[in-house]
Amino acid sequence: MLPREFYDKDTVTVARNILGKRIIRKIKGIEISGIITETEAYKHTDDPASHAFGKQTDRNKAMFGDVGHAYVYFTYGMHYCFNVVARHPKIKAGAVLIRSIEPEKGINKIKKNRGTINLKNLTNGPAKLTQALEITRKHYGVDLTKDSKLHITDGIKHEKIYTSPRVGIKKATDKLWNFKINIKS
DNA sequence: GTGCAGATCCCCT
DNA sequence: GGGGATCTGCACG
Repeated sequence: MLPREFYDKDTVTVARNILGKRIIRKIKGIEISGIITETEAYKHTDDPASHAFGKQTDRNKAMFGDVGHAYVYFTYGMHYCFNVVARHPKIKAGAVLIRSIEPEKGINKIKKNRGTINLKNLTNGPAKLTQALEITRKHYGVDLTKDSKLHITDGIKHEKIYTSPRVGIKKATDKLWNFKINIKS
């Protein structure tokens, strides 16, 4: 399990550090796991693209809560996205969006959840991986540092981190807060 | 292979 | 009442 202190750093730093870590999801005795391969940082008053740019609301309150917990939101009428609350202690809000994972265990279950057998299309997008891992609003605020049905542990080593603008936003597109790795498979 | 419209609902203004 | 940190299928070439 990654300790609470792992998430107690600048949001961009955590977004980079969490690459290569492992998400573990347990559903009725079936274990699904995957390596985090793409993330984005969403901050606070210095980030107009962040849900926490304005004041705290019912929707974004998890981003103001304890680090190491999940922030799950619903968007476009049909999709959930999964974030991990992470920020420097002096900052009031922030989270890391998990955009993509590389499946390890439970691939059959993932295929069933996704309704496809195309390996490249299983978990390579923020809404795809929540569908694959059955992450929904019920997981809003869950503690990811505790062994449970959804948590994050240490993962694998990786090499170069690729940096890009964030995807799908219209504000603050000058910030290079999207991070990716390639893993050998 | 690329591009765009439609799906569909919750939360903020 | 409107827009959104998206995905998919279908049309076109």
